[in-house]
This record gives sequence, C-alpha cells and structure tokens, in this order.
Amino acid sequence: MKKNIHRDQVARLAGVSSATVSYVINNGPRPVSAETRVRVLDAIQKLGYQPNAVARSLRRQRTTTLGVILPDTENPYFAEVTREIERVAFARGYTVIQCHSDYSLERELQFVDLFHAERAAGVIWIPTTDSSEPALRLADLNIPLVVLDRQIAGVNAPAVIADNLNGGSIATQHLINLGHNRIGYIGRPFDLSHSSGRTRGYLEALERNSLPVDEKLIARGGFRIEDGRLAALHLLKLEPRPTAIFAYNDFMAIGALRAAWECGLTVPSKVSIIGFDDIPQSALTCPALTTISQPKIEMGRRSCELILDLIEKKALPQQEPLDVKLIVRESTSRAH
Amino acid sequence: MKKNIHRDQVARLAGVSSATVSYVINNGPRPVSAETRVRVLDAIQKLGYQPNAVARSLRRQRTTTLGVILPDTENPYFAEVTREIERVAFARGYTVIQCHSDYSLERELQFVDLFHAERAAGVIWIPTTDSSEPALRLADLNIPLVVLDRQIAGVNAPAVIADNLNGGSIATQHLINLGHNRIGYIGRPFDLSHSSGRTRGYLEALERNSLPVDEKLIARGGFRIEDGRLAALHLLKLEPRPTAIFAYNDFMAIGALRAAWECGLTVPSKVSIIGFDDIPQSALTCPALTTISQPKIEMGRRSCELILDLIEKKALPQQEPLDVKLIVRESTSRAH
DNA sequence: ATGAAAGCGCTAACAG
DNA sequence: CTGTTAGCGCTTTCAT
Repeated sequence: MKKNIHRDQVARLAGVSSATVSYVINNGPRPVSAETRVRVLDAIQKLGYQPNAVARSLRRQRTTTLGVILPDTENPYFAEVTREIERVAFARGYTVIQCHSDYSLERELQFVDLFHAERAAGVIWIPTTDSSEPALRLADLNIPLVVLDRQIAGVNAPAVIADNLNGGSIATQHLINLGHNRIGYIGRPFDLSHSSGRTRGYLEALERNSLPVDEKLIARGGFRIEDGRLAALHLLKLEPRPTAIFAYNDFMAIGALRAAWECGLTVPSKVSIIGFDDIPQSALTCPALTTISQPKIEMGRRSCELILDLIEKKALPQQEPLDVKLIVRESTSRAH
Repeated sequence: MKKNIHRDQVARLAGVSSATVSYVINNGPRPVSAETRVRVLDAIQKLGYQPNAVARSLRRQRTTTLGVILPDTENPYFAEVTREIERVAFARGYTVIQCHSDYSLERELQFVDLFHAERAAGVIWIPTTDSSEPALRLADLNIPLVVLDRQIAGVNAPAVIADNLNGGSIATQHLINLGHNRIGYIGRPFDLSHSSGRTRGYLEALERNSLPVDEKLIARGGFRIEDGRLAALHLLKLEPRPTAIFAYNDFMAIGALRAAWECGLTVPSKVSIIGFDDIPQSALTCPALTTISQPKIEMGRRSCELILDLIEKKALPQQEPLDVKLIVRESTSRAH
C-alpha cells in the first residue's frame, strides 16, 4: 500500500528537506547538486512516490486539465478527432475530461460549469447548436477556448475547421468528371456553417462547369441514415431523375444507397453516390460508395496543440481569431 | 471575470461565516437555518460562485475522478460502452478521465501512474493483454477497480462481462435453424476468455444438435476486417465448403462478406454470415449480415454503478470477486 | 546549495 | 444554529 507516501517521507529517506524534493521533481526553480538529486530520485523510486496532482494544482493555481465538449463519440468522426486530442494532450502532460453534449445546449452549459469547478486550463469545443453562450461564459471565466469543426457567429475564439467549401467542390467535380450533369445534393439545414460550406462548394462546382443550378435537386434534412434515405427517395422520384447524389456525409450516403436499392437502381451504374466520411472506410460494407476523406487526425492534433500553446502562452492570446483551414482530400474511389 | 471568486467573498456578501457557506453547499454536516440558506444561495448566484473542486478534493482526501482504460474508441463497440460509463458517472457527480491503451500494456501501466497521481477514486479497466500487472498495481495503491469485458487470471476484482458462451451458442443455433450443417467459425486466438467463450458456445451448439465438430472449419486470426477476409477465404476454399460462417465480430463478418463476394458467392443465398456487433447496426451498409447484439449499454452502466458503489461503500469490498454476467440477445435478422 | 515556512481554497472538528 | 481555525500536500519566497 503506497497510497499515503508523501513528500516529507521522501525527504526524510533522502536526508534532505522537502523543498529539495520539489526542486528535483520540478527541475527547478532552483538548482540541485547532482549528488543530492540522485539520492532524492532513489528515495522516490524506493517508496513508489507519485506527487499528488491535486495538491500541486491547488498550490500552483493552475491545473493540467483540458475540457473537451463533443456531440457524441458514437459518430466515429468525433471519436477519431477526440482520440487524437487525447493523444496529444497526454503526450504534453495534460489530462482530458471528455464530455458528450448529445447535441444539447443545456448539457453544453452544464459542462462549462463543470470545467469552471475543475478550474480547467482550457477547453476544446465542438458546438452543436448555433448558440454562442458556452463560449461567452468561458470567456467570462477567462478559460482559453478553441472551437473545433464549426464556426459560430459572435464567438471570438480561434477555430479549427475543415475546408468544407473545397470539399464540396471536389465531391461535385468528381461526379461531373464521371459525366453526370443532374447531380442531387442532400445537405443539412442552412444555419450551420459546415453545411453551407459544402453547399457552396456544390454550387460553385456546378457554376464552374456551366451546369444549371436546379433548386429542386437540393434536399435538406438531419444527419442520420434515415434522413438521407428519405431525402434521396424524394430526389430519385423527380423527373428527370438525378443520376448522381452528393450527400452531406457517409451516414446520409448510406441512406441514399438504400433508397436507390428500394427504387431498383443499382449503384453506381444507375446512380453514383458520394459523401464525406464520418464512418471510417473500414466499416463500410458496401464498396459502391465514394467518400471525401476528412482530415480528422490533423484537426484533432492542431486544435489540441493550439489550445495548449494558448494555455502555455506560446501562442498569442486571440487578438484576431486565427482560423486554421485544412484541406479535404478525395479518397481513392471505391466504386466498382 | 468571475474566476477568482471564492468562499470568503460569498460569506461576506451573505453576512455569514465561511463555514456556513460550506454547510449550505454540502448540505451538511451541520444544519443551516432556512433563512440563512437562502441568503447564501443568493450570494452564490449573484457572484457566480463555483466551489473549487481541486481544493475540495485536497481537503477531503478523495476526488470524484474516475479513470477508464479502454483499447480504442475507434472501435464503436468501446465507444458505446464508455459513452454510457460517462453518462452514469456524470449523473452521479463524477468526472471521467478516458485513456486509450491502444492495445499496449506499457500504456496501460502509464495510465495507472496517472491515476495514482490524480488520486483517482476508482478505475474501470478493459484489458487488452492477459497481464494482470495493471490490476495488481491498482490494488497495491488501494484504488478500487472493476474489470470490464474480459477476465484476467490472477486479478481479484469484480468483473462485468457479457455471456459470450451463450452468445456463441445463439449465433450457431441461428445458423443451424436455417438448415446449415457445415458451419465455419472465425475466432480470435485462444488466450482471451472472450474468444474461448464464443468458441465454446459454437462447439456446444454443434454438439447439442448432434453435428460433427470439424477442426478444419475453425479459423483464427486477429480482429480486423482483413483478418476476417483471409480466414473466410481459407474456409470457403475447403471441400466441401461451409455454407455458413459465424465470425467473432462485425468487422470480421464484413471481411467474410468480401471474401464471399470474391469467391463469387452471394450472401446470404450461398453463404450465411453472422457476427457479434461491434459496429452499430446503423453503420452497416449491407443488409445481408446478421448480428448478435451485445448489451453495451448495460455493460457500461453496470460497470460504472459497480465502481461507484464500491467507492462509496454501498457495495461490499471485493471479498469474493462478484461476477456480473449479462445475457447476449439475438437481434432481429437483417438478412433478405 | 539548501532549509523553514507561508499559504493555495476548502472541510470539519472544536468552541461557543 | 453559527463562528473560528487547523490542516490537506504541495510550491515558492525568504532566510541562511
């Protein structure tokens, strides 16, 4: 039972004062002779001493706790992003408290209170509504914030977002290159920048290729498989029917795939379907879908590095919101 | 900026002593008159005061931090289980530190050190090797432990595991009921209880139905799609070839599906495939697979309730390891 | 180069 | 019913 070992016992065993133990552990703020250092390290080893992080945080008036608010790791997209956040944080000596908002503002605000109570050093937030309230409260508490994956009006914090406009454009261009000229789009409601970025990419690609924009080919819904299915059913019943569909993400693309099957249309020979990848490719059973791969790892890594640099003052406090853009890359097509 | 509000300021505003503020916040240990309580709550509200959890933990000599060690949330199975752990923990006022071992013992041991430093109140551990070392160290530190999803020899801690034997039996029986009598099995190596449970279920179902056990029909590999594909390719080239395959999990079932396609065999008309569900059904694009649904939510919930009860002494300390078994249920078949 | 000691914000025992 | 106060284990300033 090593639980109650504390610094004084280490000091006694090493024959030094407890302050010296601190200097060894923290590598400062004052120098320690090589000989003493060895004695102290020996004693630490022998006793299995681990400095109490709670006491340390209290004394230092700062924690190594990072708060992460995300919608739901059951969506593998968020699981991958936050996984990388954790990896980077751990490597730099920080501890992550991961909180699922379940797409609820109320829960987001509860987590802000939690992070306040825990005196979190910083927060990474993947918003799910367009409310800026969580960010405003964090600013009021002086807790550094990085917004991930979305941009919210009225929030003055650095954001790390994928270049959705470019991605939407790439996806649409891919379909155009395959010879399609009636391309349906299944998106999310307008209020999220995410969605409108992809939508704009779609529209720009059409324009760039001098294809007409037909409002009837643009369907909107939620973000689940069933939403995609319903929207696709609607599109596939149009006359003349679209020969290709660009869906907001993989889940909705799967729904579109099911809708195509229900309509007796084989994929991709009768309808081509493309979507952004939320589901890892590895989990897709059907090779008939093409995806635009999102840079999840980079987004996780950069958001975490950014918040840690902000906390440790290696980055400047957000005067002008720095906006890290990332490129969406087209995956190798898995159609056959 | 409300950051530095602390208890004395609340006390001053409410015109009481700081102890009284504590009594109100903690609902004890001594009673407070209704009138005073209102004044204190008002002051807390007005100042936006949040008690400092760090100072509280230090003073109380116990934290509300729960450590969770899991392999990897990129496997949606683990994502769902830990999601539920977090939900329960939060509802009971605990904070979860989630750590990904990436199937590495070395990382598991690093996390034990982290939990030691953080003075975690308890740990939930999903092991990935058969080493009992992490459990032994936690025991040495007097940190309560619940083992989840696997059972490790030499570990004296309560375990929450699914009834894999029963699940393997149900899966095999399902295929037998469809009229199959040459049923292949794709499993994992023997050393994990998990795997051997499912294997035994397979064998028992065969025996129960007086079907011969053919060792050649039992293939073993890793746990990824490609492993399943290779194992299935092997099985499907046997003479006479199996007409059905029971795979360890969904990932390997997907691999088996691909293998069947490569062999020109349609599913399920030529080969039936069934697997345990790691991937949520919602993400499966192909309706040709049947799955045995695992009680992820229950496992997460029960493991978390168990560790919290242990921490709060509502459950007895683990004299005899209490072993919570759960039933694996057959899902509705999605074959067509 | 090292020791002594103050105090981080809180809880709970002691004293009214 | 309420106020006063001693620490929880550590960091860091002030002495030496």
